[in-house]
Amino acid sequence: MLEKTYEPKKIEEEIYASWEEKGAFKPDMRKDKDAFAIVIPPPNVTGVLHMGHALDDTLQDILIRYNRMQGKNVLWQPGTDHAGIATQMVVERNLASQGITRHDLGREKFIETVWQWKEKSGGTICKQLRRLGASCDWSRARFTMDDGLSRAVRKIFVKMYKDGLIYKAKKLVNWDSKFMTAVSDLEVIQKETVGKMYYYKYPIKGEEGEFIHIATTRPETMFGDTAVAVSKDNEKLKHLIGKECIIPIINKAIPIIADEHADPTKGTGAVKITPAHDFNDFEVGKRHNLPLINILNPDATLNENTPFAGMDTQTARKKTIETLDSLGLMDKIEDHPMVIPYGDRSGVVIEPLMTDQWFVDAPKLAVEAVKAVENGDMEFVPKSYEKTYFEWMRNIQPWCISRQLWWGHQMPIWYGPDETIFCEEDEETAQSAADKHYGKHVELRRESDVLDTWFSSGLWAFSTLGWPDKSEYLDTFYPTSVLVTGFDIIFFWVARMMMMSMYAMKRVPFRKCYIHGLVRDEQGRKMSKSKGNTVDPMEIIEKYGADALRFFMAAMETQGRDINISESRIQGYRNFATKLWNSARFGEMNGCFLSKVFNPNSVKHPVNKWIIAKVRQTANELTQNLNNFRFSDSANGVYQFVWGTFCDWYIEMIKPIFYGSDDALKNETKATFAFILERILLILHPFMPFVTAQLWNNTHDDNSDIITAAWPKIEDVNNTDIKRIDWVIDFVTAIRSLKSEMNIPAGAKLSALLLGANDESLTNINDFREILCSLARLEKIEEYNHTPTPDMVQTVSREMTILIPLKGVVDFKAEKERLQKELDGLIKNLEGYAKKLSNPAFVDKAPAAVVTEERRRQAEALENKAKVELALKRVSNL
RNA sequence: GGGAGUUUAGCUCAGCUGGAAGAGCAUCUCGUUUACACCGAGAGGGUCGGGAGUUCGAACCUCUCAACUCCCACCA
Repeated sequence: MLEKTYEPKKIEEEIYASWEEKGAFKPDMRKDKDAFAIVIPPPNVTGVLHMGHALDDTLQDILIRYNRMQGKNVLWQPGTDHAGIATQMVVERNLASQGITRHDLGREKFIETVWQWKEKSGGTICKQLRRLGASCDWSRARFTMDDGLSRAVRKIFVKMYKDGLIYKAKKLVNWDSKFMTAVSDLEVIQKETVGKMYYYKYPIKGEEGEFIHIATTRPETMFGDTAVAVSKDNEKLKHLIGKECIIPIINKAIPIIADEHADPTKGTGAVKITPAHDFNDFEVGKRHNLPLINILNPDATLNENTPFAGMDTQTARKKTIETLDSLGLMDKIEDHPMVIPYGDRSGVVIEPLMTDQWFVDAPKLAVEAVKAVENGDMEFVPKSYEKTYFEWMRNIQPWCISRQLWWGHQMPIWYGPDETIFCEEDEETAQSAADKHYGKHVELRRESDVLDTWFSSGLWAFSTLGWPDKSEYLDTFYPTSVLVTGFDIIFFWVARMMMMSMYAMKRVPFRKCYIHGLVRDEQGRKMSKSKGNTVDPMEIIEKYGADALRFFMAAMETQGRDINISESRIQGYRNFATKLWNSARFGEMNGCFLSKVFNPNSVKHPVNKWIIAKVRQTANELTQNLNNFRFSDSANGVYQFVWGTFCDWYIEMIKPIFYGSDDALKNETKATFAFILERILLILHPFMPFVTAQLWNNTHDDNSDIITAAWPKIEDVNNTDIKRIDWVIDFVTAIRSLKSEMNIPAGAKLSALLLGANDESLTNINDFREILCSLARLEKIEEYNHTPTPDMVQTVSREMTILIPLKGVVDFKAEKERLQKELDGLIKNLEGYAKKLSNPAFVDKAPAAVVTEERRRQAEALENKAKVELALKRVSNL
């Protein structure tokens, strides 16, 4: 017996465990089936589940479960990411609380500590994904630093190096002074701030009292200046070109050069050029062969090339200004809105710094990655994201992949005594290559840098399937079917996967890429720990069940939009699960068991025919919607059917059958009910796996599992069956509405007279009139005039007029107002129809069906108008 | 500066190819022996951001104005 209320907590974990135990999430690897695969966007190994994961992984699980039920050979490949900087940061923070730095431990010991941390906290997010119901094949879980995946990384790296696609270069890079590592452009976020613009002057060499005026936001970098640039078109300043000016404080002469970078309309028209600390200046420096002077230490303090060595930039800035002021060289200081780069993880100001780094030739790799989207091998859903992708890919810069961190894939690079580079997959190979090169045994030094964490995630689609080894999984599931992820990592991940996969596999990593938005708080603000507005998915699951959270995510997911979390709505979907649960209880209490001999095409009763047609219609639409990634339409369609059609109408309509005495009909209805409920469980399962599984088990004693039960095929829908009962619903609604508006007690047993009813309609209504709208008696009449009493109310449903005698029950003043309102509405509609239909252009040009429909509506409204007018006249005479 | 998006009921949002404006929540009225109060029945509430255009017909297409959001680049 089912409990009265569905308690998700009691069953979810148990059901999940039983699935995992029997290996229900593993692909069956049958060759005769279509393959369907998704690789999970690997969460940080030490992370915890947030709402973004809940959305992302719910959508994936819906697709996975749906396709599994479609009878495909399905793999959802799970795993986690080592998340270089993020994880190192967490571990360093833990160490700091004990007063230890990573340098105290040394590299080896530190890495060991990170692995320990990973072992300790690494399982959390996978456990949480299980609570969500994610049907990943956990037996295949991978980690980006696994042996196999590490081998993939080294193999690709070496191949790319040897193909000239990875190179070392001394370049200006984004330098994070907290982690003391280079970071890629993507890891830098620009923040609007109101800073200061400092105006001061450099004396012109050899010309007493002559100055060139400079504007800068970073005066402390003046010690790295190697020129001042002026536009050759700058009438006021061009006479200075070719002269030299003196950097004050250090009294160093630098040239004044002509360069188009100096815009006469900006600042003072003269720009100080600091090639080693500014990306634009770097380019200017290259054009003019200017020396590069690095003035910063790796921790962003000034170095010995400045008079303020050891100071941080802020202090040095203050000191510089004070000194310039004391020399009488300051002009002014103004507030200046500007954009300052910060590290996305560290939160410190990013400094452009000259360092030796390793780069991937992204512009070259992008070519094939762009082509694959252009020719449709990979499609974005929604399609508009391909524009974003193209835009970025076509303007892509070399990708800085070296990180001066310890946690990550150490680069497979070895240096010989004379710094000759040996790039091989392992030390042994590198050693023998080196020995051969030098003609003797030499000591090699391994590159200490590790790779950007996205390098290994870029290989995820094939490395997890076994590459570089031969693998049945790789053959079967690559390219994967679809990637589901947020728009925020299109560049970080999707783009890199495309480039890496096109390079390594010559094929796309996935056929489609479904992009969803962010999960925001109730007011639409971004969730963040600092704002304190985060909602923990695990708490929601505890409170309302995983099914409710999942259904919420699906129902809210419309393409291209963010989702605002709404607890009341999640609660509503919990209620939905309970509603379904109780409908099953109703079936159970009335002995509705699945019948093996039941044939939905041979049921006789109109209501049973109707619900069968309706469930087919619902399933058909759902299949379409899921095929098109229309998640909200999918979820809402099922919701509407289960609650609005099955519970609100079908169950109410079959009650009189169950309470009646026609056993044949009873049996047919019981079997139909069981059939419909089973259909509901099937089509709802991808969204609400737990409650549907529980109810499935409750109604099946054959050891079958809903997870592999067959998804309903597309079937023809009998529209006549649908219309017949929809008609009854309209009738019932009209009566109910009338009674409610007239303040007639719901229990009042009324009788009604029907004008214009055909026999079939009458029969259909008679079956339900009592239970659905408390009509005790129905009488068919042919002529309006036959009605003997004038004190009755009237309503219209389709072609019928319904008259209900209400002597002494009804306030006829109210009735008159009601009728007048109805009449006004009809007149307004009629004006619209007349206007349209009298327009020859409409009649000529609109499709025939539209015109016919419009005529039908007009005729109907005209009839109704006559009826209402009559009623009104009658009431007025009272 | 370049690109994308949003503006529809009190709130949060659907509305796929142009063919009588929808949902959930909230509000109001009525209802509890008989699956479910995590319930049922009914109701109110919208010149679909403003303006112009295309069309027989526009929430939907075009132009324009306004407000907001995001991404990329850059600002001495």
